[in-house]
Amino acid sequence: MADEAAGAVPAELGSRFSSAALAHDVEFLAVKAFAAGTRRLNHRLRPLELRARSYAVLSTACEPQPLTQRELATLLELDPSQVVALVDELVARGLVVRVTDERDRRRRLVQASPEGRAVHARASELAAAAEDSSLATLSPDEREALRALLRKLVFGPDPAP
Amino acid sequence: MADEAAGAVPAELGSRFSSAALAHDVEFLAVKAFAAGTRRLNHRLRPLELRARSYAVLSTACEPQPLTQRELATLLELDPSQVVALVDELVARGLVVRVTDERDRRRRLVQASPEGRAVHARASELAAAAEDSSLATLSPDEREALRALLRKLVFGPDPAP
DNA sequence: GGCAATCGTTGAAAAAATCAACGGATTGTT
DNA sequence: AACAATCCGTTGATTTTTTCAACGATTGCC
Repeated sequence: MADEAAGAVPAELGSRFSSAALAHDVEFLAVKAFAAGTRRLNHRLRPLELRARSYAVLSTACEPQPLTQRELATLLELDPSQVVALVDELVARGLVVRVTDERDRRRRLVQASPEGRAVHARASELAAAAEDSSLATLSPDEREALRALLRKLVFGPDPAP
Repeated sequence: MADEAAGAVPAELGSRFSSAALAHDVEFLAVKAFAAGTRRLNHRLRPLELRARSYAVLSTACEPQPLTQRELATLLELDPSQVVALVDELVARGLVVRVTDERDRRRRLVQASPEGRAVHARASELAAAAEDSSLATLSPDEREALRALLRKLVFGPDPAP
């Protein structure tokens, strides 16, 4: 397991580059850090034949209030047509079903099947392990701080603290 | 300019989804937030015919100590062959030159030309504006906290505080 | 000198992102 | 009640990205 190293950048390059302008660019830092993280996650989910994306879909499908495909698209920052393909695959594997929303018959809710829930249970453990190894250099407090900042970025300020 | 909205998730969906398990997954949050951010950056750089990637390459090329293509690959989390294409394009546009490192003639350093520096100067202003709008929901302190956390994630703990 | 490893490069194959268009369903207007 | 306008999921075509395997050139090692 050599590629599980925590520090993303080889120390020598890091010390030479960390003062560069780019190394202070939030966008660059985040993309780099989490591109590696996604790769790690994909790797860990491989035994279950899931990828980060399909895991995300399956995860929302397990929530008590499932999402429509359109909502999945905006949430995953994806084109609606990509969601179709993603859901198609999970349907074919019997992990998920499409349910037409009776309140608006244009919408399709994506719901997990019992098998889907079983697979998700195992997958979420692997995902947690992947996150743990991705954030290895951060203390528990720092991880929570990061999570809070990202949540604020994505969902906006918390209405009820 | 409608797509410049700060809050990434439509409020209604956010309040319904923000308590879901996925909404606490750092990997998911980060990828979502910065996928949108990269799109925004690409959009802003369009007038200069640059993208987030080529901007990153150009930026390192402007540093006093330029990087080899291999280093660029690990830094940008890219396959070496992708770096070739990226650098090829910048070379064709006269923004960058390949210089063989005389200390190891296998290596090619990617250095900015005067034109490259001029373009980069303008590009970095656009990038700063893009970052500013991407992080609009965060206070200055929070932005610095986020930057520090990401730097720790990418470069490891600061040797000299 | 010879051998293994590294760097940049090429080219091909697989996966993903982007965009335009369509039918079914809904909402709002008149 | 009919109409237009809009939204949803879907299909298909097109372009980018990603991923991998291979190759010459160069280096370090023994």
